Amino acid sequence: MPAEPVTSPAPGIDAALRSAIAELATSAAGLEVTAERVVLSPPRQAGHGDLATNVAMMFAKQAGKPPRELAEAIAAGLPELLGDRIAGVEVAGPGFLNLTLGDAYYRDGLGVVAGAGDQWGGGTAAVSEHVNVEFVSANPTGPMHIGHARNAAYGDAIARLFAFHGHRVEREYYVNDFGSQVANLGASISARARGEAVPEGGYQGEYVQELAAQIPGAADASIDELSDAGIEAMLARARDTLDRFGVHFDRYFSERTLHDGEPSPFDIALARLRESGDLEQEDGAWWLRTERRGDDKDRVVIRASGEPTYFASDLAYLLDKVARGYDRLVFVLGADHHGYIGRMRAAVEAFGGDPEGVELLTMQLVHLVEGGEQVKMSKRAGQFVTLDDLVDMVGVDAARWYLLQRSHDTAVELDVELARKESSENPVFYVQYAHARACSVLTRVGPEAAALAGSLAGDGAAALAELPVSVEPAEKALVLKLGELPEVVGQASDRRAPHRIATYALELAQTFTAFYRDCKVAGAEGEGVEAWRAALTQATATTLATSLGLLGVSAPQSMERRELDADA
RNA sequence: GCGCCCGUAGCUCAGUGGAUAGAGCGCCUGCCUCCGGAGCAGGAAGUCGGAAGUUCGAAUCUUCCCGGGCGCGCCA
Repeated sequence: MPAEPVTSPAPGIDAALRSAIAELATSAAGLEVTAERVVLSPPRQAGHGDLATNVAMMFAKQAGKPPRELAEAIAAGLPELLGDRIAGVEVAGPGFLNLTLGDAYYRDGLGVVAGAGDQWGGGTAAVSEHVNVEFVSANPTGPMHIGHARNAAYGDAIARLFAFHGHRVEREYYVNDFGSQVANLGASISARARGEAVPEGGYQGEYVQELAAQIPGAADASIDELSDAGIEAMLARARDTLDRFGVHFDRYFSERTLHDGEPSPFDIALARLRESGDLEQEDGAWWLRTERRGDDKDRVVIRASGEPTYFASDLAYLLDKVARGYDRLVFVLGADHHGYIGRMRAAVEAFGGDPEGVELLTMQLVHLVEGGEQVKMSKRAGQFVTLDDLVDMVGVDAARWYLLQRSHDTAVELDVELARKESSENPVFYVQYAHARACSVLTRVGPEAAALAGSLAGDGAAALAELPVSVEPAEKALVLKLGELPEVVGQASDRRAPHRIATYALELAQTFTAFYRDCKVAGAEGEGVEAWRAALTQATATTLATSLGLLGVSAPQSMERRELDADA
């Protein structure tokens, strides 16, 4: 499947700077240095300029020259190439280049950010892939718990990231509506409907009782009828829960359909594997020879009893996906499924697909904590905290934020008390508050400033460069922070790390808050100052909304109290 | 035993080759004539689990060790 090149990646605000450095480095080092190799980073130390680069050190060895010599050569050439966009260059330490940027750099930079509007930061993927993301896929035999919540938030967030970065994405949910567990659910409902105890190994939860009450004539219905009705009802619940959580799937794939028809997709998949020699009989069972394709051991597909294993359906399902021709198949799974990667890759390879395009991402556990103690109770499931419980406790925005703010491969503790707080102690509230405050400020600026801020997607962005304003330190910091988004989105997408977006959103909110403190926007004195700051505020509001949107968290125009404080 | 993940401030965690390791919470000290004080500023706090190695430079890469989680079914 040929991947399509992205036509026009948005230029970063540092595009001119990068290419100038790359050009000078190329001639100084005597070897090809591309703009992409130039790493610009904000120095931690005050006094190290506005941006720093280590290109001289990166290429010194290869060029056979001392890093400081390369740095000096680059430093000497920069003023001519960049004019008033650069105010100073310094060679420091082992060969760092510390750059002090001119006001023109910031005016141009804000023009780039503001002109891109809500597309700022997106569309920069080097290669656009068609990606299928399968996540949640909770069995429809029970309610979704806290683990599914993290899975749902994460799967949805990486899908949003992929799409924004420039990929084509499909979200898919695999419905296990086939096999013994389904009959088990039916039998459990039947028992409850007749007022009996559920059978050994049946489903005990309160929801079974609810299903029994909700299905008409359950006491007299057959197990098969109850199985079907039960699965249907549970699936409807799952959809409602996910809908409420802001997660929408493009496709719910029914396992049952794999067994429809003659021959069924299931039969066809197994026949193909027999033909290719990957599926062989031994000791009465049929084994998929995955070990020869890199798995730890071969896997049973059909038991000696003739019963297919769970993996057999997976294979038929996998063939269906492979045949659809994606560039990449992503599976979001619980931590206990990490052992699946080997067999899944081997299976894709057996079907003629590319195992490198198969990714199994595993999630670590979530612990809910309140007042220092682990939260365990649930109104619905009896002992587990359900996804609905979580949303009831802290709301969708806080739930998604706290599930996404940490890397997927680290276990997280979610402090319910903190998540519920509506004050700046709560990061998600703080970020939303910054957005609302920016929106509020924009309603207070004068007509000229409002006109400019409102026309940034059109010719307003170009007009920014003409404003005769000198750029304040807090404004510089804010423009630079806005400028980081494309890089952050790229890394978050490539590393499947939406938590980087959360970290960025918090930093941006903090940087904006400092700007708000130091620089009055509405009614600011000086020619063009109010307009310039309004444009900066508008770009920040948009970028905050974009960042929150990637996490599935809302960006309200104004914050409203959900409840009244006793002492208010 | 083998495989994967984790070990960073009192707590929860960012940071996958750059300068003096960061954030949030908690703790301490300040700040309301001011566009949203539902806020803001400052401070104390770390042998980056340990040891060796690679490098001009390591929390980051390699190896070994120690601690914790998970997985290694003809279960789903």
